[in-house]
Amino acid sequence: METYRNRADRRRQTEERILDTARAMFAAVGYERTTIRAVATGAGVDPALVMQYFGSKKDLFVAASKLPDDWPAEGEGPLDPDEVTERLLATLGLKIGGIPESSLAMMRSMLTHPEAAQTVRDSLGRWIGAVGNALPGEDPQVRAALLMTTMVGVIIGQRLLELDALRDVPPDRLVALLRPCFAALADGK
Amino acid sequence: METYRNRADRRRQTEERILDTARAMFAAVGYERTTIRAVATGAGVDPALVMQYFGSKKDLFVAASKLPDDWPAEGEGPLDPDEVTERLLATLGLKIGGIPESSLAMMRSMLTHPEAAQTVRDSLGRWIGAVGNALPGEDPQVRAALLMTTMVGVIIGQRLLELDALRDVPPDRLVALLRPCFAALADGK
DNA sequence: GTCTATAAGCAGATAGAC
DNA sequence: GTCTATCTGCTTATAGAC
Repeated sequence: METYRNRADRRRQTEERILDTARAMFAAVGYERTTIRAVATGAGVDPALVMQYFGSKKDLFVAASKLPDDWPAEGEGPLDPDEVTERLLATLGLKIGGIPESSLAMMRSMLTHPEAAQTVRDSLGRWIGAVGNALPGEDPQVRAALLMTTMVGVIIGQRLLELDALRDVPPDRLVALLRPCFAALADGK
Repeated sequence: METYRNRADRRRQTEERILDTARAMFAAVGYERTTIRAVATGAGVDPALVMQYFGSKKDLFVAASKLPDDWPAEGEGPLDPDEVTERLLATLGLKIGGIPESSLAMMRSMLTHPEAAQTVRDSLGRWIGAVGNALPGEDPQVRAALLMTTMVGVIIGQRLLELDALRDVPPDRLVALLRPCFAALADGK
């Protein structure tokens, strides 16, 4: 029984090490350029073991890539635009410094891997619905969509393209600069 | 000579047809998932002909993908922030309806194809430099970068992810909604 | 349970027939 | 000049030895 527990633990540790490596590689080079072989080598295991544990490359991607939870839909009524702004900025501020690698993995492949694209589309759709539902004024859905695409653009620029101009800019500073911009979209002029 | 001209014309037409097909496929599914074979089939020619004309898949991508020209740097002095805003919005307004497929091809692959990433980084870097140079106030480069990532985000949302909320929204409307947002970033509060 | 060996398929690229 | 045939390499995935 002692033995069994140790083996189970070992297996869980190995599985976690494989997942970590996969996340890092999917985040770094995307779905297509990540190979089972490279993940296995990186994790120090046999390629067949990866298949044994996760079944297929697609399933490994599903296990390794994940988007953050949806907008917390507590109340349904229209919120204060300022509150919407602050919530989105807080989300972005947290994310931009420490986005989980699983999210970067998903975003890295969202333009070229159809299933990642669909996952991102669905998730953004829910965010847009919830945020738009909380906005006053005209075309709330469109303005919510623009808020979300702005966030996506910033994350892409800083974390995926790693633009020089956004390197070494503290998240707080970015949030401060974006605040009036978000406010303008949120209160619908 | 008549014959020669006809052959040269034919060849140019064939080359253009291959390029059109390649652009469409690169824009639709990205670099990795586009195959020489599929391009050839789509253009109604032999795969070997594509290699004959363009040398390699990389070279075909280079020939088919292109970003728009840089920001027109006429004067160097700080411009009116409103003017910067209007120029960027005009660029986006034109683009969003009719972005050249060659640009979409480049953007589709910018997160997963290293050379596309570098091309986009370089181009955005030049835009950021020029726009930042034209902005007054604090951290002009950072604000310029945020303006550019916002544009990138919107294009991705509407043309590459094809978000429902942005479908069928006229470019004019998007530009109008983004104007105060851009203005806030451009005049630095 | 883990790994060796290999299957099966598809890619880009090339050599040479016509 | 154009296409057939093939080479070489790489991938995911599997079957079976240990």
